[in-house]
Amino acid sequence: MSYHHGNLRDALLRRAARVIADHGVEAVSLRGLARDLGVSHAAPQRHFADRSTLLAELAKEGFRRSLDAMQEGANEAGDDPIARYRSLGRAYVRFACEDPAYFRAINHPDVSDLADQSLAEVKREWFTTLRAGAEEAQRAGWHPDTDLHTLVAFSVAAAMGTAALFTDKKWSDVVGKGDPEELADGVLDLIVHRSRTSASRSGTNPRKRRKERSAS
Amino acid sequence: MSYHHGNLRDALLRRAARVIADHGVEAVSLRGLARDLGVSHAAPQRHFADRSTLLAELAKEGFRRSLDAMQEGANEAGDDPIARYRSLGRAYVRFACEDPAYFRAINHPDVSDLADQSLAEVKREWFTTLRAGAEEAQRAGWHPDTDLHTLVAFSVAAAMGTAALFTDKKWSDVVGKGDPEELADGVLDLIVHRSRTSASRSGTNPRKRRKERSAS
DNA sequence: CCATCGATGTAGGCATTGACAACATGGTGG
DNA sequence: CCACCATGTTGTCAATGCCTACATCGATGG
Repeated sequence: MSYHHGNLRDALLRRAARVIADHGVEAVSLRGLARDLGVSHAAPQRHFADRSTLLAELAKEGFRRSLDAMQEGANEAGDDPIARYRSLGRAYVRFACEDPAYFRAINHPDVSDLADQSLAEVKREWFTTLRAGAEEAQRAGWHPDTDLHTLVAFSVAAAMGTAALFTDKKWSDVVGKGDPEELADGVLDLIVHRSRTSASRSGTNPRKRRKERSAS
Repeated sequence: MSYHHGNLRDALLRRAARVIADHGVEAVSLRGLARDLGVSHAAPQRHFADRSTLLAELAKEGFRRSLDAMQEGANEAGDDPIARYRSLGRAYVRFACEDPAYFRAINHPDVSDLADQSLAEVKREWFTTLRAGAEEAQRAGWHPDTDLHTLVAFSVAAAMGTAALFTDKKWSDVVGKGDPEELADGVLDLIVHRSRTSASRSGTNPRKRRKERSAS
């Protein structure tokens, strides 16, 4: 072993991802990673100012990976904007399940984009892509009567919630013992589906009902 | 000040809830709570074996409170099962927003129902209530062609995701600057709505589409 | 060729925290 | 009245985050 590790930064990130996937974000400690990699306890600080910075880097990677997966997913789905959007969401859930570490890093409270310029940037790009997909899906008939803002919030909430369902042992009894793929497909069908494109008839559409409520 | 505090256990729980609401779960430390309450650093251990046990107790309270809120919400909505289910979900989101501490405790990775019998119990009761609401809504025409299992998973994912959206600063840019109440109502309308009760026509319903996908 | 300097790793230290053990206090019931 | 026991205190230890001073190595330029 040479005095210098050679690629400690990447080694730390990959090791941290492994620890998070196996034992959760809470199990990540700079000293622990250093031990695992056979370097001194303070070596990680040459690469990451503190623990949050390391996690933030993983979150950045997570946004980039999921963004790629989402775009690829949309493109695999062809031309129909609604099918594309559904496939984009499905790709996000798949990303979260295949690499729980990155999903957990993104959603961990210790990781704040307020403290990291580049994290905020990639997050914005991620968000922009999602919004564009939602907008096109809406133009193709997905909830044409709902605010885009509301549709985006719903999409983020549903996708994040679904991913959390599958990546958190806490919810394993909700997921049950069936095939997770099939369940995820079913849930995605409930999130993104063709709704009332033609003949959006009768008095029970969302706008009308919202007005009734706000009057009460 | 007497030697004995008198009601340290409750005081710890309430103080912890306050800290979580203000600074997040990570900011809770047994020693910190002890300092805040003017007792010695080890006093909390007479009431909670460790940090996770205290958080688990808050999670239990959270399940009970949200369960009450959900049942009350359903009852306020009258007799229509779909309106009841929507109101139940709305009450959950409202609970999470009004008392972020309990919602965060429930969802924190340190808190596991595997280690706490009574937590598992109240969680099961919570889950049973949700399932019953979903089942009745389905019988009243909410996604009649979808597995109940899938509907429940979707409900949990969407409700949890929506609540996370509103309780996490991380997502404040998704929520935006508008009225949160209105946005929450809009999102809830997208989750629980009257769908295809009569004339569920044409070849793009979820079941058909799922079969097409699994064939590919 | 080698002196210098910057990047990277090391050693040590300090404060905080969780967890444990031994002891103190005081209310309560036999 | 006293013994018990729930509750609180004090002291301790290991792990961790983070800081500072120092060591090593490689690249760069004179």
